[in-house]
Order: sequence, then C-alpha cells, then structure tokens
Amino acid sequence: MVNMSLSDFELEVMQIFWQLKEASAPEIHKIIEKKRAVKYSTVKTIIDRLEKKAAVARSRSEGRIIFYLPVMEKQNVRTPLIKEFINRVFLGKSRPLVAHIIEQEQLSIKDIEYLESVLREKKKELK
Amino acid sequence: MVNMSLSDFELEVMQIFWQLKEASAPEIHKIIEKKRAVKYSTVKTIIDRLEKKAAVARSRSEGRIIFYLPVMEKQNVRTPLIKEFINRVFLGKSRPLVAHIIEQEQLSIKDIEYLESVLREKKKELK
DNA sequence: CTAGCATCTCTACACCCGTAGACTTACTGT
DNA sequence: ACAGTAAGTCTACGGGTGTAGAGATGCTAG
Repeated sequence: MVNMSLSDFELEVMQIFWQLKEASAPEIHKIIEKKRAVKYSTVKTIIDRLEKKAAVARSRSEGRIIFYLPVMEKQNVRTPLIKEFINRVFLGKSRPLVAHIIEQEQLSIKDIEYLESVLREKKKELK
Repeated sequence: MVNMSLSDFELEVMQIFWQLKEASAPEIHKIIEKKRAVKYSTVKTIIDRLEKKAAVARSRSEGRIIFYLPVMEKQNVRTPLIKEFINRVFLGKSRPLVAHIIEQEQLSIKDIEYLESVLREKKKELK
C-alpha cells in the first residue's frame, strides 16, 4: 500500500487536515460547503477512502462523531507531486517553471527578497 | 469548447508536438514506445481526442499518413495548469512552491544565477 | 423515555481516461 | 496486378473519481 496517490478531492481534504490537525467529517463538510455545494455523504466517502489509504486515521470519538488525524505528511505528499508536475508539464526542467512563476504569479517584495535569500543559500551550498 | 483541459497522456503527446511542430501518429507512437510499451491504436486514440479538442489539427498527408500540427499553444496550456497546481497543492501560495523547488530540485549554478536575474527584474518592476 | 435528527455505513452510478482489439483501407514492393 | 502490411477508424471496457442516496443507528432535547 505504499506510494498511494491522492485524487484532487482527497488532496483537498488532506489540506484541511494538515491545517486543523484533528477533524471530523461534519467539520470538514462544513468547511468545504462554504466554497461549493457538496453533500455530507460525498465528503464522508472521501474521508473513508483516505482512511483506507492510511492517509488519515481515527483518533477518538465524541458521541457518534469520529475524529481523524492526518497520517501522511504534507511534505511526503507534496514532494512527489511537484516532481511529477515538473516532469509532466515542463519535461523535467524546473528552471522554466520557477521562472514562469516569478514572472506570472503575484509575489510581494517580501516574497522576492525571501526567495533571493533561498537562492543565495543554495548557491553557497553548491560551491 | 474553450478551456478544454488535457489529460496526462494528452499532455504528453502535446509536448512532443510542441517539440516537433509537425508529426504523424506513427512518429509519435515510435517516440513514446521508446519509453514504455504502448500500442499504436492507443496513441492514435489520444491524437484523435486531441484533434476533437482542437489541440492539434491535420496539416497534410503523405500517402495514408496524416500529419498534424499543434494548435493549442504551450503557454496557454501551461499557465492554467500551474495556477491549478499551486491552488491544489499549495493553497494558492506560490512562494512555498518556489522555495521548495529551489531547495529540493537539481539546479545548476547557471540556473540559480539566471533565476536571481529574473527576481531582480521582477523587483525592479514592482518598485 | 421517546422522537427526531445527525452521523455513519454501504452501495451505486456516470464520466473520464488509459488501453487496445477488430476491422477497413490504401500504399508499396515484387 | 496483387499480396502483405502499415495506417486509419470505430468500438469497447475496466478502474479511478466525484457524486450522492438509502438505510441503520445512536445521541439529545424535551
């Protein structure tokens, strides 16, 4: 069961778990419902699938309500996704992706200065 | 039919079209086959779907062989994909994605210096 | 204690996508 | 001219995914 990938919706739910640490299906449902119409059972199905994939695990109950904790870690999910994305969209070359983001996406002066420092660090490391 | 998104495989084929400009199904098949086993008819199906989506168009024939040209442009496909990816995986925040790539992906000194210059340009623009 | 509601569980379904076989058709070399 | 083959067309199918209903079940307020 290693290397299980997450669907879009599953990832969306994991993002919420990573933020809240612990959450129940009703909570997750209420949060997602603010953005778009979705039935409780739909959300619960996704959480069930996450549980089957061992991405989350039951931690405790309050009455009938089951609480879950994220098991898969953000970094462990994101890293392969980034690699895949770069392969898929940029033929494995990260430089043009980074350049594109810097040029096209909204970055504040603070963001830029931060990224400059990250680059400086990296350069030091390479030399 | 605007805003048609491409599947993984469709995107893979488009990448080849963007490189070759003009290509036939047999050519594309031969290229992909070098990487993994896939039947001709599979590749042809993908090209047919790309044609239906107006991502490629027939340009000419040589005997029975149909040649196609890419119609969708690389930038027009990539830009929304990047946006989606940042939303999906980084909750819309591009800075941590860029930082991650700089730290984790392989970049040469030349890449880094190039990206530094891109950042410098961007900073100028913002001030 | 009971009615009603919230939550859980289980099942289902349609769509997309990767995959490819079967069949047709038109070149090409002898 | 014809056989063989390469290319094209058409159809199909299973798995993953988003979606949700139906039914069971256990809290909770009155």
